[in-house]
Amino acid sequence: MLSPLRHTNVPPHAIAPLSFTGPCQHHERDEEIFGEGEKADYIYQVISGSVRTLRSLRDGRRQIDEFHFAGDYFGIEAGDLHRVTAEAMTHTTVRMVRRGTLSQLASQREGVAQALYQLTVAGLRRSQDHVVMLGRRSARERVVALLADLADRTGADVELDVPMSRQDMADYLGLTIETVSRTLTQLQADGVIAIPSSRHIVLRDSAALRRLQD
Amino acid sequence: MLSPLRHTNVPPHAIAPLSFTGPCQHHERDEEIFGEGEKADYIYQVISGSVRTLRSLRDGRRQIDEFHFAGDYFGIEAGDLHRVTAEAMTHTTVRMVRRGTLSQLASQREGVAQALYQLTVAGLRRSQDHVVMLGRRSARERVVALLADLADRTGADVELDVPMSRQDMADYLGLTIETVSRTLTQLQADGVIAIPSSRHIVLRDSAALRRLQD
DNA sequence: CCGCGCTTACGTATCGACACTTAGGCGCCG
DNA sequence: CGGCGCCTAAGTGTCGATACGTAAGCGCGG
Repeated sequence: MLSPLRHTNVPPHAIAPLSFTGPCQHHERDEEIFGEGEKADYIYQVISGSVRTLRSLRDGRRQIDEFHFAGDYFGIEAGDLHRVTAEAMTHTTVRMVRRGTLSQLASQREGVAQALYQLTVAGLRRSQDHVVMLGRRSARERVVALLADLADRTGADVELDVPMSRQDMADYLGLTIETVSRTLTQLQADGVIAIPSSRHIVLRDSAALRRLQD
Repeated sequence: MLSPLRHTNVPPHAIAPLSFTGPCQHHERDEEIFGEGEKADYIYQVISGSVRTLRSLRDGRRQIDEFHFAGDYFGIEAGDLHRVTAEAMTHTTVRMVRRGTLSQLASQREGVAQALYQLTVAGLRRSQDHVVMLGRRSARERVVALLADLADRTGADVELDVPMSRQDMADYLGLTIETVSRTLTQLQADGVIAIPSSRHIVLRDSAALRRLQD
């Protein structure tokens, strides 16, 4: 019924109406791009690097909402405040488009409003998948789902470049860093994956991986 | 930073453009209104009763996506298939609007497209809150958040009419029925709530409830 | 009075917390 | 230029807490 993280992404080229130029910004690793509660004056597109959007509770618990890679848009809000914090996970370049410019365009060209809607809906779908994963899947299933999603989104076949830290994985999956680490080790012991280095994972038994996702 | 389930709902009267007539349907308790994967030909509004939308895994695990009460819209999809199953939780009356009719209207009246967008965004916000709850909150915090949300949405002050079964609560909160039951009992023992009957809960210490949510 | 939904009791499993070890990246200094 | 050592990230070992699973008992509503 459900394939956990395997939503069809809106590929960047499918939303051409948003592909106009805007000023670029560079961000270092762990630098904040915008914060929860700040005015949402721009929407962003990842040009290179990778971004996490997250929410934190007062006591420091963090929940990563989404990972954003090259081509992905983020920071799109309906209200005028950002509901998440965005941080660069690596050295990252983003393009910014002022919201005012965008809503002007939206009223002129039909396609722009359409594209914004599609992006919002894609986010909703991902969020709904995320809910199922966090609510009803085991630690092992979650880790496998993340690996599959990464492979899917980065277009990698079996050689995965993991762009985020173990902590980021944990905060996305609703687990602790130790559980993520142990689970990966166990998947390796079971011959399902290989971990030549911590940021490089090889999917060895994709049939087993698929089985672990249902 | 985050108040878990306390999103401002789009109140039904704020989306007047969708308030036109359509055929009504009645559904018995636990009756399916539409199923995951079916054609999404209509969108729905709850007239009376209450509805759950959910997704199930092959092995029977269920995750409830949202609860829908009088006035709420559900079944709005961007693609042409429903991504969730909708079931009546009690005897329920829903009004149906054909999507074709709707998109016609949307192209004529600006407000209709706008209203649909707002409904989608409200769903996204709720889903994002749900993610934080499932990823980073304890069983007790989740149960409290649900009670607070119910009070909020039904306009109840302290006397809560719980419209769903313990199983539904569990499937929404990513817990088991036993844990929900145990947690409620404990909250009662702590003097935070009273449970005169299983479908009727009294919020006795709203300050404590608020504290348990952060 | 019967039946279903809920509660409760008890044992178990999974995941988390804490502490420590290991590995890898990088700069410093010999 | 190479080796040493530090610093941070990741892995591991142990224990405990939280939530789960099974099963039995209760009670409300019909």
